[in-house]
Amino acid sequence: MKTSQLLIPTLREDPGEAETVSHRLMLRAGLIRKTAAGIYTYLPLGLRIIRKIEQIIREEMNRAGAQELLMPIASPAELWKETGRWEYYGKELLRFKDRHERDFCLGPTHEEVITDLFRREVRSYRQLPLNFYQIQTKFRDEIRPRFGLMRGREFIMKDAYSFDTDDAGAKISYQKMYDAYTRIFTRCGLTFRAVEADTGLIGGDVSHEFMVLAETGEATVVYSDQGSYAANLERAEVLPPSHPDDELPRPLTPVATPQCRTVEEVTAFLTISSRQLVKTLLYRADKETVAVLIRGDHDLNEVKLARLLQVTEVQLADPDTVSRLTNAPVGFAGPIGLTGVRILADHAIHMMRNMVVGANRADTHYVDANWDRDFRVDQFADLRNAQAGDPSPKGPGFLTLAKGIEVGQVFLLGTKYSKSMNATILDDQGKERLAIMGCYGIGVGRTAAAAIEQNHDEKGIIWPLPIAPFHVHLLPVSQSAKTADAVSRLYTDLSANGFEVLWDDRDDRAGVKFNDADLIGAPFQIIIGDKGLADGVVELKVRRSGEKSRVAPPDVVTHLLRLFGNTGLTPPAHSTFLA
RNA sequence: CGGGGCGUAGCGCAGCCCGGUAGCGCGCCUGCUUUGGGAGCAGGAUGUCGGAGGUUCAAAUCCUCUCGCCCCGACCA
Repeated sequence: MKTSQLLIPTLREDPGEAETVSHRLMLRAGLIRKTAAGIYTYLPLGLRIIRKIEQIIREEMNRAGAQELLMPIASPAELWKETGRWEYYGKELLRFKDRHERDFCLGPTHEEVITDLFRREVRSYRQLPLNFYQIQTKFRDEIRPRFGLMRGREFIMKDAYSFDTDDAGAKISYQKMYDAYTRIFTRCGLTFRAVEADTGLIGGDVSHEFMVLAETGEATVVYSDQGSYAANLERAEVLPPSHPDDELPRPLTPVATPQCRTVEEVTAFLTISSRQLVKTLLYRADKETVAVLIRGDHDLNEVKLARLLQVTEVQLADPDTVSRLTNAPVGFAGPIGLTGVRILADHAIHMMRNMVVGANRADTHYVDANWDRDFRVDQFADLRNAQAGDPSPKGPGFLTLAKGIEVGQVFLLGTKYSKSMNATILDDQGKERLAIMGCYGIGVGRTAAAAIEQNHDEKGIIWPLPIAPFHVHLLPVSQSAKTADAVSRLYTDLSANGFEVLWDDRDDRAGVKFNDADLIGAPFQIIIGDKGLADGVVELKVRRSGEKSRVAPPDVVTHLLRLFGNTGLTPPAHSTFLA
């Protein structure tokens, strides 16, 4: 395709609105333009990338036995009221009324719609297992859209839903999707990890997230440096410490700590390590307020706390509540003499001796507090975030932390939706059973963004071959008839051999073309000019390495095929996991 | 929703504090020259200064309201 027939509005300067690499490069390379906050138009080049990713997804979903369908983007409130998510989903669900004043929403996900279809159309266990998927635009009215396609409000997602007769079958369906996802992201040329995940608003029992490892990722993943354990930080288990401190208990002593509220202030003032300090955090969980004890150098994990308390969300108590319960300003809460609330403590507290805690009195802390002697703990639990160096909770090794971009997530839902929507089938005994479901999502635009985060340099994007908008970028750099003729022949030759070719036919200087080509990031560039043609060659440049070779025009196709991996247009293999 | 910031030409920005003819770079158009890593010279076009109201002889500039956008946080696939 000729550049003159394609709108590719590249930008020489960085747009002010973009912060991350992928957002900046998508705008600069002319892939997307913003229409409203978190809402983008895909320009021709950007759409080609999206389509490439979609195609890989389709092939792998079909291979895994899933069937494609397409659900509506608008869905009626009744379905959402059946599962309770009309209320539960909150403001993220964009609602509107039709002309008859009936309530609708734009689909943020489609469990309700597919379960409704399933219960109407499927009767017998003989029809199972089933797995339906679609690639479709979703809308979630995000609190804060950011980073371009990384977190948009409107975004393209592949979502799939499996239905099985029993748990064993559902596990197989889940595993098939897990394997399909592994193939998909491998084929997209991404370095990723599948990690154990929390289930959030979707619900369910088991879940993995597929994380593309990148500095700009919004999620934190932990993984064992030796074993296979990997999890989202929200989820990562922390083993209780095995050895108690060997100090002997000393007598409890109050000390003045004027104006020392934070861990930093208190430890600096008392010249102690943050490991000796215990933070007492007061949390609201539905109607209850609880106190949570966490060692000074640890961070509370709110997801774990919410799960322990069996509530959907927890939040720090407001200052008024804190001072009412502790009789002290925020910063001096402690477990000693604290009444009226349950006291929960992280496992680490169990082993501590002679800790420093707030005294529930302004400007005062206690030193040498011991929980079994000086205060009560109602329950010990795993309540903190894992830290680098913690032992892996499963298998060998120690934990490492990394940032990741969540490009996909798979859930084993169980009967969460089939139950509330009464989606049943008859089993081989003629008995009604609830379908066992799973659901599986991939953010298509986010996958493209993640690919850029992992594949770029200071000049621009370096597309992995399988998702590149074009394989080859032809760059004529002379104006002569000779060059024009050579380019035209090459274009025909390459196209006839199945290569997707972008031909820069603009009347621009070589430098402009080189820079745009590097920015757009086709894996291969062919530079055609009088200088080379005088020697009977063109230059073939590999975008990633910058390596150039001089090739006679009739040999270009063969040469490229060899670079593609000797197997026609099958892209070369990419590594899956980080070492 | 809380905190911070920004809306001036297609893009990136200056001008605003201290009111008085709206600017710079890039891009765009025309011509000539140039042509292998973002060309040179000459000429040219382009703005309801986000919107509404107010103060003033006079508002991009001061005041009020409003809309949009970005960043941090809370939240989230």
